[in-house]
Amino acid sequence: MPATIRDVAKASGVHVSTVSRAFSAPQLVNAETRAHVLAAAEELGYRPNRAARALITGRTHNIGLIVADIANPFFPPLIKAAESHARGRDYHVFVADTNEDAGVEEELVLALAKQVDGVLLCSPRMSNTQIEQLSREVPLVVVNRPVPGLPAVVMDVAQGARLAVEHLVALGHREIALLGGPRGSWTNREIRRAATLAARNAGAELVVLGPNAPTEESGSAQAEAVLRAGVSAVLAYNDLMAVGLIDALDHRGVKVPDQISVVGIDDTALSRRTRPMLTTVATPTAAAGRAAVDMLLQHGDDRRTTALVTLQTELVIRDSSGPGPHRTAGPGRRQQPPVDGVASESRE
Amino acid sequence: MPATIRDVAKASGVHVSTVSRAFSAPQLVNAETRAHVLAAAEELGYRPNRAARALITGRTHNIGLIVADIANPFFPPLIKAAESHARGRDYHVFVADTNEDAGVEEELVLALAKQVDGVLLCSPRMSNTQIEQLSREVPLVVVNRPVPGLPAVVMDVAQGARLAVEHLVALGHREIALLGGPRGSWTNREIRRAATLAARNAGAELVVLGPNAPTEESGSAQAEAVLRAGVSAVLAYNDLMAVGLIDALDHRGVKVPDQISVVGIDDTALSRRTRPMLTTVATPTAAAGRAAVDMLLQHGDDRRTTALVTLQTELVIRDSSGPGPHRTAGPGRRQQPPVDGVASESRE
DNA sequence: AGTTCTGCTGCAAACGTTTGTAGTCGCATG
DNA sequence: CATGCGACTACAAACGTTTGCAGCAGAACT
Repeated sequence: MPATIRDVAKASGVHVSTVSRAFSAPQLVNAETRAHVLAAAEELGYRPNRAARALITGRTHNIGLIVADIANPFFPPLIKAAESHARGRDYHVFVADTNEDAGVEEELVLALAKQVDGVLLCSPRMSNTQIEQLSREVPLVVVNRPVPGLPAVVMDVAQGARLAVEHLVALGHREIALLGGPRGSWTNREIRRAATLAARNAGAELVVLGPNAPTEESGSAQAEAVLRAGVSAVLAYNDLMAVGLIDALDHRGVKVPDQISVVGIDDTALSRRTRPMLTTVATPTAAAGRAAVDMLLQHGDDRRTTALVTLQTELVIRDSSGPGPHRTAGPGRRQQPPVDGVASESRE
Repeated sequence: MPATIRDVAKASGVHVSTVSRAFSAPQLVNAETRAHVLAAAEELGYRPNRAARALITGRTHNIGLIVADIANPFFPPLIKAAESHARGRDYHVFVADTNEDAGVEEELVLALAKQVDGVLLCSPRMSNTQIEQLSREVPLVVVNRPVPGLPAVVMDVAQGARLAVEHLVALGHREIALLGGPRGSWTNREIRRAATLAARNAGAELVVLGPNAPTEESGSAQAEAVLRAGVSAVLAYNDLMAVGLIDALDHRGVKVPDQISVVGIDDTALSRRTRPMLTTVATPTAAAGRAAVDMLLQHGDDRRTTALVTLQTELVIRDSSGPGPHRTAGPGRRQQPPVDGVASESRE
């Protein structure tokens, strides 16, 4: 029923190959002929069949995008940016959701492999070995984790964690808890490493609580542990957990930030909606989505490149972090941290 | 490079057609032969090329999902449910985002048309006529709006609006504002109609403010108008606007719900995170996603069916709605409704 | 014994494109 | 006048499947 290239050829009195070239190689066909063809195509409402084209060219003009959980507010901006960016380059995007399950992750990559020109693997929970294996099936770009030999885009979350810890120390906190994220998360390891280091350098103590699922619930569930740990400040793996923690503290009558300061990571839409508004590390999720698409389209088939894009993060100071018990002197609560560079502009 | 059906045929010593049937019509091939074939396929890591299959069968096993704004918390649960449901039926989902723009909507449907077996059009802003036209290009299921002659799944948001208004009236509110949603939204018209009717029946006055973009910002922007209107309660087009409004009221020192009650619609994840927690109308978004997929897969090619699935909504009473100036007697603010059935709760 | 049936498998055409190769034509070149 | 070239177009093979049809055993009827 739908018009094919043959219908167009018939209608414009030329051969199908000419029609094809009229679309994909305009310089090879007489301008006049081309005009005829295009008119006929328009007339018939012809749209090339991408499946047929894919069959012969080997490129589907589709890309896969695999995330851990669409409902996690971290991902929608990334998905949105990637989709829109890809569409601008005439690519369509398959979105799939793994429910934070490494097994589903693998299955999805395999299922999508023959259907797409490449896959954007966001925050994978698989092992590097598994990922490398999969990259033999289909070009992969990994987001939020560097994998040796594969193109990846990561956020400098270590920098963010450092800034967060320094911010808390500057406010007078000496005992800080880190609400760890999920096992298998590179980001989690980075945060932990950087936060530990930053704390040590600043003469503060860092207690690690976790690993935990990156959800609001598990943030709430850790409230007891936080209180038991006797800390005056908490850095959470992400905003979701920070929000859950604040809620649970609130229920127990613990005031944030008066009694405990809480800092999140990601600067999701959520962070502006909590009371108090959340101090958090902003990660450039939309930029990451676009960068990942670019890398995929650019590298095309030469997998096993070692390209790594690192995006900067910054600390956004709001109301959930305040003076700690060891406050000596210095800036007021909402004031900018002393720091160099990135930290000093908290955009809002 | 990747194994084709021909490789499998060669490896297992049968004809390609037998291999094909071993996968798609098991009853037509000898069990033993089939086992051989499957073993060989497994060995070679063979996965059928969906593009080639689509070419001949005419079914791509893909479906398109078009939403107004992925970042709007209303949509992720719907997308997630649809994707997972579709995958269970061996379908993959293209997700695209229109940025609330009717023009982009049309373009997207057309772009996806040849690539999918059908499109789920969520909360379209186009005219019915346009939608009907597009349905000639590709099977369509409309979500959140009934379109004559097309399969659709809608939420009984009128019911929800009625319950919300009745709830407010029962609490003693007589002047209620409705924060209208976007122009072109069927849901918006429904809410308005039902709320107006419910208010009239209950002897209350309803002021309509709008239309507005369905965003937090425009909710905040209407705070002044709400105060000027002198109402004691507000029903918002969605949670996002309700949240924005609450924020803005808070900034002005207006207490919710003590001075003004606010009720949202959608029961997004947001609503449990606001202070006070939002009273809202729960819409079954995940169920809608699944239902839409089912309808699409079921109707297959017979477009122009008139099937309409209506999903029930219910009122979730939390803390943002409280007693109004005309309180006489009745249930306490946080009291549970008399349960059994969604509708009965605010009958009094 | 011949016939029909059943269960399985092979053959080959099709699906809608792209693309290498070969042809045609007119025209300038030598 | 032959030759070659440039600009264009037609031909046909290929991509990896599915599927109607035919073929061929052997079993089960008549």
